[in-house]
Amino acid sequence: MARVTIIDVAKRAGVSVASASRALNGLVASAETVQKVRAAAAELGYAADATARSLKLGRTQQLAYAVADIGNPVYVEMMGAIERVVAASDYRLVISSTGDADATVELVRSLGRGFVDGMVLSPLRVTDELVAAIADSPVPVVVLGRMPDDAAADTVRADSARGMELVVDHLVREGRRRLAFINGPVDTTPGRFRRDGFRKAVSSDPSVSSVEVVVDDFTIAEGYRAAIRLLEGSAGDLDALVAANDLIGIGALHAADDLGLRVPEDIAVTGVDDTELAQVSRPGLTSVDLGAAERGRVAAELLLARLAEPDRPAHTVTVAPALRVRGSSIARAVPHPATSAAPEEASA
Amino acid sequence: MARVTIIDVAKRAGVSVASASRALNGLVASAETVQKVRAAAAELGYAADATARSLKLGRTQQLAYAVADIGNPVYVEMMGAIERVVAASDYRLVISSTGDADATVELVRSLGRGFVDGMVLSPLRVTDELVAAIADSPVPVVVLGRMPDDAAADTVRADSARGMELVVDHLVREGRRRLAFINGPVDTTPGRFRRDGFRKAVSSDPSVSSVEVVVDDFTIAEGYRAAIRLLEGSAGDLDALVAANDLIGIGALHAADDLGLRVPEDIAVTGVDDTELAQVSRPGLTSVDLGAAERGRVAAELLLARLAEPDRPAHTVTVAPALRVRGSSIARAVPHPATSAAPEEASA
DNA sequence: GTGAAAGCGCTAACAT
DNA sequence: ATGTTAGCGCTTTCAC
Repeated sequence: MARVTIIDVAKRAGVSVASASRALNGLVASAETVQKVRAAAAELGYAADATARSLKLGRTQQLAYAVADIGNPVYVEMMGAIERVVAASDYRLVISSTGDADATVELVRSLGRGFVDGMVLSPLRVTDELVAAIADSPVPVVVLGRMPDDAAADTVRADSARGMELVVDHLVREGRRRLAFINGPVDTTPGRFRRDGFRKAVSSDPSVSSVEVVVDDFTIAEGYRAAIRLLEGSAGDLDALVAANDLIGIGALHAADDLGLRVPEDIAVTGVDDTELAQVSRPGLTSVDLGAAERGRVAAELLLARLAEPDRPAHTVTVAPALRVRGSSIARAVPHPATSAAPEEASA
Repeated sequence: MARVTIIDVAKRAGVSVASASRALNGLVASAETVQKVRAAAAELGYAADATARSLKLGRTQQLAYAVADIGNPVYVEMMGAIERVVAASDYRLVISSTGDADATVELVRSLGRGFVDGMVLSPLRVTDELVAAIADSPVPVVVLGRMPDDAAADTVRADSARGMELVVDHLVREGRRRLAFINGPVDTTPGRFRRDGFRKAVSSDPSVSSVEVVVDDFTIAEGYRAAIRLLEGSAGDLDALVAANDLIGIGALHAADDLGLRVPEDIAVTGVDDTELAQVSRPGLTSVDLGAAERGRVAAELLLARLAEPDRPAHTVTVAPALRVRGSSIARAVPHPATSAAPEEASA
């Protein structure tokens, strides 16, 4: 059967298309008209065409979430949070993977095609071109990450510095004094800010000594290798491994295990991101929650707020980190998540 | 600045809008016209409006992926695979979370609004209403899961029966004879089919004895509790715990650990889904890969194929499972993933 | 090869 | 309260 349009409904109800439209959209119309139109629409199984509606109204009721690597647990968490906000607001969510920096700029430029009413963007790197493209965008873009101070864009960011401070302070409080920081590439946003945060944190306490190593990737395998080197080379010299993310932290945990070192008795290990992996490992991996879900939620809310009020001033929201202490960094036992009543994620 | 339309481009180039459109879309046009129009478009920063184009063309260049629980690792994997196919095909991907069964039916019905050209659907439950809604849909729907045999819909499914057979056969080959199956709710698709598969597999070997327990959820916490009960109640009676998914399997691993049982020496443990958790746990959790990514990829390909050829016969593709053997089920050591060169996922 | 004009389905003036 | 009509921006006959 051919698609049923509002013309069909109007005919069936014996009214004009204008009346049909008004009745359907709850505008001025007599009770009788509303009744007839509703009945006709129901009988015909009418549903207003989204495209035609968009063209007429000048908005798509769609929002985009653009991210380099969908599948990365941190971004997945953000996406889930964004999706919840978007779904509750009668918008649809379009997912775009951005690839490299050039592709990201290209994507932001393509916003001129008007396929969405706004975008939440998690850029890999913030280049001048990207900042310019965002400023030129005909639809609002909310950025998850760092933007130049003079960029008048809504921005949500994590507080990596405070996060690293939480980790270091915790370790120091637990009596650790000789820390090794295992970082990923420092030309990435997380690599740079976590390093700066770590340095600042350790420098504030003269009793703490530290070393830094940089690995090629934020992965378990890289974390494992780096930890092996560190622990073999300086057995007994270190009492804590501070990983720049949970994957590196898990690798470090495995390395200690393989070298016959007990965690946390012989060496403490910590991560960043507080992913499911940190909760599930044994011992549980102490980790800083940088608030990925919360950042996603806030970004989506900022986008909706701007859509509702285009001229409001730009907001920059910083989400506070929270330390999740688990067995990998403290001597005394901590209840294991699996034994508590806390619900964990289901799988199908 | 106001949005620039094709009319502006045409004026600037000194041609009609028809010529501008043809030039831009690579249809018949003189080299000179193409040249002038391209220049004008570039100068003005013109990008064709997606909505207007959709309305005229009758297609949105958008595809939807609908799933109950985004954030579930298995679905995330599928989504990633789908996204890759979709992005490579000049379509956009819209993500819809379906919620419960009624909401799923509602979503499929809303396809009549024409906001996407097709959908990949991972239904929680396949009700008669849902089957009917899919059949009535004006745009193609590819189903990830089971459909009635007479439903002429493109379908992609996992082979749970074969998967459970792989697990059981492996355990038997390793000398295990007393198996406990820890399953999630049996009114779910995975619960039902994994149970049936387990039963079939164990029944084929009279030397194997088995018990089944059903927990409320496919979670670590539930798996932990069930394993504690099983192992405490019948210490020494069991030599393998077969979990219906990795989360339950991880819970079982932790339970054995907390009871002072060695894995795999005292008890073997296996999972299903082959998630990252299985790769990362210690010992590594032997798991059946039901091919989530591959199923997603195939589903997206089927959708594109149907879009290209609407009248082709319906396809049903079954993706073969693969057993990933790790330390949790075999006595001899298996190289740990972290020590190999296999790249693991990065986090930001 | 090019231009004029119709029309995709809808909503919102505008007139009645 | 209702009907007529313009028009959102684009592509595509159709006539030249």
